Amino acid sequence: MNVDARIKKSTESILRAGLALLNENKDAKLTDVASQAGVGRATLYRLFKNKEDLVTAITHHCLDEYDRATESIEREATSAMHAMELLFQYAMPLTQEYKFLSDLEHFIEINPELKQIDAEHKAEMLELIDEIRKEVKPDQKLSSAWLNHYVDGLFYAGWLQQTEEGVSSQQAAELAYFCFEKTVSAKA
Amino acid sequence: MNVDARIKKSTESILRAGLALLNENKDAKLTDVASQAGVGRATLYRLFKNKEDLVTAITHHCLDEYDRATESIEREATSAMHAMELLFQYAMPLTQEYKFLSDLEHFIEINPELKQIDAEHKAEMLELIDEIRKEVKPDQKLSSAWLNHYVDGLFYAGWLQQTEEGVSSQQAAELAYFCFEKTVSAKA
DNA sequence: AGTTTATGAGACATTTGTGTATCATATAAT
DNA sequence: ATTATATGATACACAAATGTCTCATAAACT
Repeated sequence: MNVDARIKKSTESILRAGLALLNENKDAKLTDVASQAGVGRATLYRLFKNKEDLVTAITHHCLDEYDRATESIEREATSAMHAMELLFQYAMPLTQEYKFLSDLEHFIEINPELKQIDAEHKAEMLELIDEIRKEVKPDQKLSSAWLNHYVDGLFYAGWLQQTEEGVSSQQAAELAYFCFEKTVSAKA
Repeated sequence: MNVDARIKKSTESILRAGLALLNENKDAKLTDVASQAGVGRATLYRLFKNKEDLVTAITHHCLDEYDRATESIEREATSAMHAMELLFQYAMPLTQEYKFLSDLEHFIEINPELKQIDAEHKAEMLELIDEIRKEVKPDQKLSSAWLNHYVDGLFYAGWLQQTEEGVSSQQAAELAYFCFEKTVSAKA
């Protein structure tokens, strides 16, 4: 595909600005998105049919980033626990994307294509968690469903730690994994 | 104060509907809130000056509920860890309120009155966490700030567990505390 | 260098939500 | 039962955001 450099640049600016603004305030106006992106409002409407279209594109962008960030895990990981450690490490930098996606869960459910990608991510996560349960035999109270949500909670905590304490995503990931490991560990 | 029964009923319906709708979708329209509350749009405008006024009222409502739910903890708790256990137990049912407040952090910062109440809650939480750190001597990696966010993450996980797995708030609270206890516990 | 094409600016119509006012009706207060 | 008042429905003015269109200009492609 040979796409004009201007289009590429504008599109990326708009997606970035949209991600940032819509994260702060879900009813941000497209006027604001355009000006924050440094492009004219007309350009935004040329590249995206309407607001819903823009939101869909941003969502796609976020899901893609997640894929890119985590694709190497399966290759690199030496155990299920190690895979989880890498997951925290690789996905923790994507705080903006994470927040955007979790706020739009309802929107994602509606769009069949997005829903499927999301479902795949969830399935992979559950698979990983099941492997971990076999590997380290955590307390039986800790069901797969709960551990799934617990991991989400740790990402949420990591996001807060980054935004409110100014901590690096690397450090946040280490803290999150430390807690996970301690919780799931069979001893005591 | 002797308030007409109709006003009381309408007000409560509107607050409930507003909490539910604005949680789903922050740019829900007052038309939707009114119809969901089963009142005319005009009534909503009689009881609340405008949208901001409504949001402020809902926020107040949420903060009040939190206070009511947690006021007895200081009296009942036999230790700092016990206080945390009770906190999960008493606050976990307030998932809607919790979500509403955390989504509106930015809004709360703007309003001096709300900001102060919120600041008190945060101070109490940090105090509790400091007591816990003295009491159980967790790993030094676990700073007060991190534990603070970690608790938020556990509430978030508990909220997911309730909404997505249909688990009771009681059970969610137990899971959250179980993880907290395990993480913070000094033993290996 | 010449051609193509994306762009910004602005005008414009349309839509949508906000907030106010009125009035007959229903419901609570006494 | 009588009075007072909160209500729903409706109409309306107003503001703000959406989405479309045009045109001169600037930038990318060849």
